[in-house]
This record gives sequence, C-alpha cells and structure tokens, in this order.
Amino acid sequence: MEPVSANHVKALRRFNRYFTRRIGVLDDHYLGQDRPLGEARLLFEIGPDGASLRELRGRLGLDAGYLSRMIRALEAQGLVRVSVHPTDSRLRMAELTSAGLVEVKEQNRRANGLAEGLLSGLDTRQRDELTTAVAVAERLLRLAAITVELVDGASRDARDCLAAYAADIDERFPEGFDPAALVQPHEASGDSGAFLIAYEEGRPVGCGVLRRIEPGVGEIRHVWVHPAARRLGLARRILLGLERQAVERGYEAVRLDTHAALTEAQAMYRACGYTEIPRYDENVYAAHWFEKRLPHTSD
Amino acid sequence: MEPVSANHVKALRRFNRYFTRRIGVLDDHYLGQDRPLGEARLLFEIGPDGASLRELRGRLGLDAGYLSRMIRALEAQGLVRVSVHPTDSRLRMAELTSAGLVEVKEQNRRANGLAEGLLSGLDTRQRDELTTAVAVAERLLRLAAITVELVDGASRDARDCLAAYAADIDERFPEGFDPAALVQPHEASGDSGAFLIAYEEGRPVGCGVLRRIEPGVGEIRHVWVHPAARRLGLARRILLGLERQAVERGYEAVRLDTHAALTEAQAMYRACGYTEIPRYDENVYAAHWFEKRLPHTSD
DNA sequence: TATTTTCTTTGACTAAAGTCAAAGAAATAT
DNA sequence: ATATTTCTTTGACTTTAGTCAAAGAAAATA
Repeated sequence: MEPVSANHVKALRRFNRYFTRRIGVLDDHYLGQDRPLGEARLLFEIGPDGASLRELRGRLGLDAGYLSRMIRALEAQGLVRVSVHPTDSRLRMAELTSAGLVEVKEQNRRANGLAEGLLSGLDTRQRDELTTAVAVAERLLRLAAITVELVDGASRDARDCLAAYAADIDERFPEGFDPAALVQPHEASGDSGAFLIAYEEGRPVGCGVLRRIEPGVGEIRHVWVHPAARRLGLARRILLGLERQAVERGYEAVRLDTHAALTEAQAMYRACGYTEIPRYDENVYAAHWFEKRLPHTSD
Repeated sequence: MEPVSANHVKALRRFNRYFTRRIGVLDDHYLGQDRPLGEARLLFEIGPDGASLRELRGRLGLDAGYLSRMIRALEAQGLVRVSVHPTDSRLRMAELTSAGLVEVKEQNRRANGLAEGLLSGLDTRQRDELTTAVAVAERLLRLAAITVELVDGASRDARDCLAAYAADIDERFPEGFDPAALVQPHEASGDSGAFLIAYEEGRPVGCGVLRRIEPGVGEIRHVWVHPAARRLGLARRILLGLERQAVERGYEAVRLDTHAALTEAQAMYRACGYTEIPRYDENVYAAHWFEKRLPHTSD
C-alpha cells in the first residue's frame, strides 16, 4: 500500500472542515427546528419504512438505554409506534405514526429547501459539475471505508451472506438456484479455503469464497456484492483478496465458473487476468469456466 | 435564475447525509478525545495565530456568555492566554499558550491520521480522483454561498473593502497607490451609483463600485476580491452585478479602466463583452480603457 | 437441553451545551 | 458631546446528551 501523500491529506481535511462546519451544521439546524437534534435525527432515521431499535442503535451510534428512552419519549408524543418484530421477538420495531410522518415530511421539505437555496446560487452547468463531484467523492469515500476481512465460513455473517447471495441469483437465473449448490462452511476455512466478507460500517455488503478443488488448484465461488454497494468496484477487491488467500495457501492457480446470465462478471474476470478454459466441473449453473495462474509466494 | 432540478437536490442531500453522518462524526470524535468537543473546537479555532473572541463567536456560532466561560475554563487549564486588542479595547484576543499549541498539534496529528486512514483504502489514482472531486465541490459550494449585495457606499463594510482594495493594489502597482484616487461614498450610492459587496459567511470578501461619469454612461471601479476568495469566479459575478445596477439606473454603456499590471483583469473584461476604447479619463494608474454597451431596461 | 449471546428496559447518575437578561466599558455615529 | 451600538462578563438557569450497570426475555449455539 503506497504511503499517503500530504497533499491528499490536506485536501481532504480542508474539505472536511469546510463541509462539516458549514453545511453539516446548517443541516442539523434545519433538521432540528423545534425539537432536540437527537429526536429529530431519530425520527428521520426511522423513516417511512420503520426500523428495528437494533438498527437504529447501530446507524446512529446510540447507547441502548438512551435510545430506549428517546423512543419512549417519541411514543409519548404520538410520533412513533413500537411493536415486536414478527420473527425475532427480542427485537422491537419502531414505525412512524401519521403525525410522525407529517413531521418527517416537513424535515425533508426544509432540508430540500436548504439544498435548493445552495444550488440556486449556481448556474446549470455549475450545478452539474457539483453533482458530479459529490457523486465521485461519495463513491470513493464509501469504497475507502469498506474493509474486506477473512472470517470463519461457519459464522453468522458468512451464512447470512451466502443466503443473500442464493436469494439474489435465484432471482437472476431463469432456472432459479438451489441453495444445496453452495459450498459447505468447512470447505471455506482453514488451510485450504477462505471466506471473505466486505464490511461497510459494520454491515456485510459482499462476500467471496475460496476452496480447494484439486492439489495446487483453488476455486473461487460465490463472489457477491449487495445491491446497495454495487458499482463501487467492490467485486474486484474481493476477487483480488481471494487470490491473495490462494497464494498464501500455496495454490498455483485458481479457477472459477460463471452463469451465462452474468455477463458483467465475465468481463470483470477477463479484465482481472482470467482466461477461459474448458469445463472443469459438473456445476449445472455454469456456462463458462476460467483460470488464472498465480505467482509463487515470496515468503 | 433557473429552477433547481430535483436530481441535483437529491444528489447534494445524499452526499450531505453520508458525509456529515460518517466523516463529520468521526472527525469530531477524534478531535475531542479527552476533552469536551466544544473546548476542542474552540482550541482548534483559536489556532496558532490567535483570534478575537468576536471572531470565534461568529465562526463557531456560540452564545457570548457561553464563549466567555469556555475561554475562562481554557485559561484556567493553562491552554489559552487572553489579552486586550491593541487598537480596539472592547475586543479581547485569545492566543494559545505553548501547552495549548501542543494540544492543537496533537489534534492535527489525529485528524491527519483519520484522513490518512481513509485514503489508505484507495490506490493513488483513486486518491487523485477524490482530491480533485472534493476541491471542485468545495469551490462550487463556496461560490454558491457567497451573496453579492447592494450596500451604502458610506457603510463600515464599504469603507473597509475600499481600504483593503487600496492596500492590495498599493502592493501590486510598482508606483504604489494613493487612496485619494478612490471614489467618494456619495458617488457610489443613490440614483447614479452603487456599491456592491460580496459576503461569504457574513464577512465581506469582495466589492465593486458603479458611478456616473457622463449622462447615460456609468463607470465601474474598484472591483476587488479578497485573496482568500480568489479563483472562484467571484470578480465576474461582481462585474455582472454592477452591470445590472447600471441597467437599472438607465445607463446605455459602462466604461472602466485598468492598470497595465492587471493582465488577468483585462482578460476577464474582454471575456465579459468589453471592448477596448481610447483613453476617456485622466486616471494616472490606467493603461487600458474599456466599454460595454448595455441592453435597455425591460421594465 | 444447557449455556451463551443478543436485545431491550430501567434506575441512577454526570457532564456538556446552551439560553437569557442585566450591566459595564469602549468605540462609533449623529 | 450625547446617544447608540458593540463587545464582553456574570449570574441564574434549563435542556440535551450521554454513561454504566443490572436484569429479564428470546434466540442461537454447543
């Protein structure tokens, strides 16, 4: 990893200072209006679709007790309704009442007004320029914040990721997808396998599995990225991470197969140095097979 | 002014939410460390050069009483030294002691570490991309936040601007500049003249003057932008604002002259539709003379 | 099935942040 | 020179924000 240049640091900090002290503060002020900022944020975060207390706690970084009391206060004001989660009765779900919804809509109206006021000082071309610049910045900041970690293939997060992966491709494959075709946890750990998860702010947003298929040859499977984290270049990062794991485990090559429907994936594999090879497995979902020779371990 | 597109608003709000909730919060946390955030911010804002309480109050948006007490607390901790302003003894100046400086340096170290940590998740090319994007965003956000206002030519801000202008060009003209050559307040107001000031966050960062030189002809003078607000495109905005004032006052043309040293200014005038004309005044500092014909008032 | 872990609530606090008004000293404006 | 405005301090409060530990109920894991 290249050392970070002082100029890059300076530019980012400068922007950070400017943005948080000016826009951020203004925004908070508008969001809050007649209400403590904490409550206003909480209402906003519950949003029209509701959310579990667990999620709210995570997203806003609040103490459990503090959150519990704030929710109670909002409930007493008739803005929020709390119910037990349908499938996990430890969890409680918070939803906005109609009065709560009205208030959140008003928050949104004000915040939009703020953004409009800001943009109205620019001409159309400058507005486009600004929109593009913030989109680029957001994409890169998100990507920078996502970490790819090696986890136990049997862990909760790993299982959740595979379940999400299976559900996702079950929708995308015309013939559906049978979860029995997933790799087993024991294959994805230890000396011969690996399970990588990409985390964004504590939540898994992607995964990938390495397993052994024959001596000296690994197989990469189930590379998946959560819809909310697509188009950031994350799949490529996971793929590179799995290759590194394969090198560490002494593999000379990795293979993978892919479904005919996943054309973007195929393009990525080629761009990452994979070459198409003949069928090497019996996977009924596969239409293309790839291989990449790996460098030897340096250590 | 064109209406603001919903997509632009959405993009800006989305970024705002992401940035303030993620980076902003992190930054505060790092800045604070063992110290209440308010105090930490105050120390940071005083900075190595010191600042008057008045300025700090404005920049941080604090209540006067609250600030006074916080400053006293920092003084008691040996981090800040307070003295009376040399020329205006209503004002008090806060400066960091050496212990305060050490603490601010430590804050900076931590904040740099945060930015470095962020950037280290990107490759060099992505870092460049991010740096460019945030620079563009900052420039446009600043520009959007600057308002150009018509003020009384005799007001405090107007006089301060002209003084700053005079000091600035006195440095830039090889022969210096005599403030007696400035327009008089009464020329820059009422039916025949105008004084525009560009304000950024309440502080004047630029100005421009319109006065009458003969029937139907106005003259634009003293278009100036504070060094900290240059390269934003502000001079052009002031110039356009003055032309609008001239149209409102029924002028058919505006003229202006410029010093040989100010080549960028000449380029801007040409780009804004001015054409060079023969000498029309006795201004000893002028080397080029320009004119622009104005459209008639529509109302 | 027994044990852990997860999630929420409650009690008992503390610290930080902020508000408002009165008053005095200096500078500016008229 | 008088009136007005600006700047800061002080007193007297209120709200918000946050912390920590204990405990009970469900779910997940071994």
